[in-house]
Amino acid sequence: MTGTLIDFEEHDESAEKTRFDRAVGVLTRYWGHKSFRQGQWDVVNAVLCRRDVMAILPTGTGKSVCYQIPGLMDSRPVLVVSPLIALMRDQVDGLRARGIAAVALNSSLRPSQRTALWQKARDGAYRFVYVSPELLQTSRFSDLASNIDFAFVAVDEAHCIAEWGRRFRPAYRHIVSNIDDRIPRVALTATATPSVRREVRKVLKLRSPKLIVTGYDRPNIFWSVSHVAAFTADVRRVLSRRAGATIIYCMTRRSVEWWAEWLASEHVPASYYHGGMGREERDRAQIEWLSNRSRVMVATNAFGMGIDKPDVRNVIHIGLPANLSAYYQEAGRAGRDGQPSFARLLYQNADIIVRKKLIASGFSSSRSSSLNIAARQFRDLLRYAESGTCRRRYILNYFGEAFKGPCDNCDQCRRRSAGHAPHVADWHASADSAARTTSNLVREGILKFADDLSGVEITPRGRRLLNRQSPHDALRKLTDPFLFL
DNA sequence: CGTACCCGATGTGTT
Repeated sequence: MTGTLIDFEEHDESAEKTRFDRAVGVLTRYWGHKSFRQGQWDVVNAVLCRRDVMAILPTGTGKSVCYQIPGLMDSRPVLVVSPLIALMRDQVDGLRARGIAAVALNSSLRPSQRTALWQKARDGAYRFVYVSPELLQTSRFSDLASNIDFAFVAVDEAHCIAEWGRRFRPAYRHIVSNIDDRIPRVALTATATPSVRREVRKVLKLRSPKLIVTGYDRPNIFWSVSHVAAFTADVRRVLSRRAGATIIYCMTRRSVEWWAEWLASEHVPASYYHGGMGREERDRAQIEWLSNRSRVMVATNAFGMGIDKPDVRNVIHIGLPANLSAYYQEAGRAGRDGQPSFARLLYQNADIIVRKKLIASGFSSSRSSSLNIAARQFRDLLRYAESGTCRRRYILNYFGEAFKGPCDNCDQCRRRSAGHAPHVADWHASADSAARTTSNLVREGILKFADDLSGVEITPRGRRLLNRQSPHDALRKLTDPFLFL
């Protein structure tokens, strides 16, 4: 018996009713839910009709069940491509807890169990097989694939194709090269701009895919931006005025550690997390914060994927992320529970210089089209930061959603309703003056450009001039022309 | 700048 439950006509109403009833039955049996949430049935239905699918559903709305339910309704195993071992582990644990056979084939397997688990997978013992994109390119996987008739392939966190596929994890661009053309492909993600959708569709060679997009808006998040803030004072104020769990995103490992120390000196219980730390240390920090033993998590972008702490009240960015998608994903970790939450972006002129320098240097040896894209994407983030109108409107329009605003839940809308002028910065002017000032300071030996850091570093002489400042506050004082002159 | 996978080589401490 192969896939007998899914050979229905897509547009036959009574067939759809049958599909729906069976799918709800599976949902109830394994998950205990009586009905689907928004968007879920559309995805499940399209997968059952053996369509290629692109599903863009906000985190926390149950993306996984969208492929797990159709998988359970098919006798063949499902192949799931996932970016992180930790995510595979979460999914496999969740399935096993429901009595569903699942396995993650990756480098965390002990040599002793490795052979046995691969053999079992080859024998079709699992309904869900989780792998990394890198594994798809091994001969070991080819051997598995030639023995197994997969029901379909699910690509989880599919935005990674666009985000990581270019340089960081090229295997993301070759996912389908080792997978039979006849197998349907299902791409799932929480955040994808229209251009990311196009790229995912192209790379996965989706064939007239069914696109399912539910709303992007997170009405409970208050969006705010501060340009040329006094960083420590601003962070102190947010933490004292807005109680609850907080994430502070920094642009470098070094500044993560600086801010963690600063928080300790302020007697704020804080953990920190970045990719330079060992596994155990990272796990410990994560558990501390998840269990509310520490209030603040200071982290690089290493922290976040797969974290679904519902009661995060504040997400503060210190410095500018590379693009608005990254910013929205990170800031969107606030308020999963729907309670009022706060997303704040703090930046200064020097951050613009630093980011531009990184973009220019990072792509110097690569194709100029990549450089253009990275320039363009950063420009869009800056436009968000310096927009004089509703923040929510800018974000939603960026992700292709029509929204006119005002939302009355962002800093610009509040200024407007209070009768104040919008806060607008002219980044062309500020970036130019910061660039001039920066090069003067480099000449004077107060700053130097460093390749190993975020682009600009304060020299010992500069440090003596600015004792006990955060790297950001110091850099601002040094590079903001008005304060410096 | 910062994001991770994989796999084999080398080292440490146990029976």
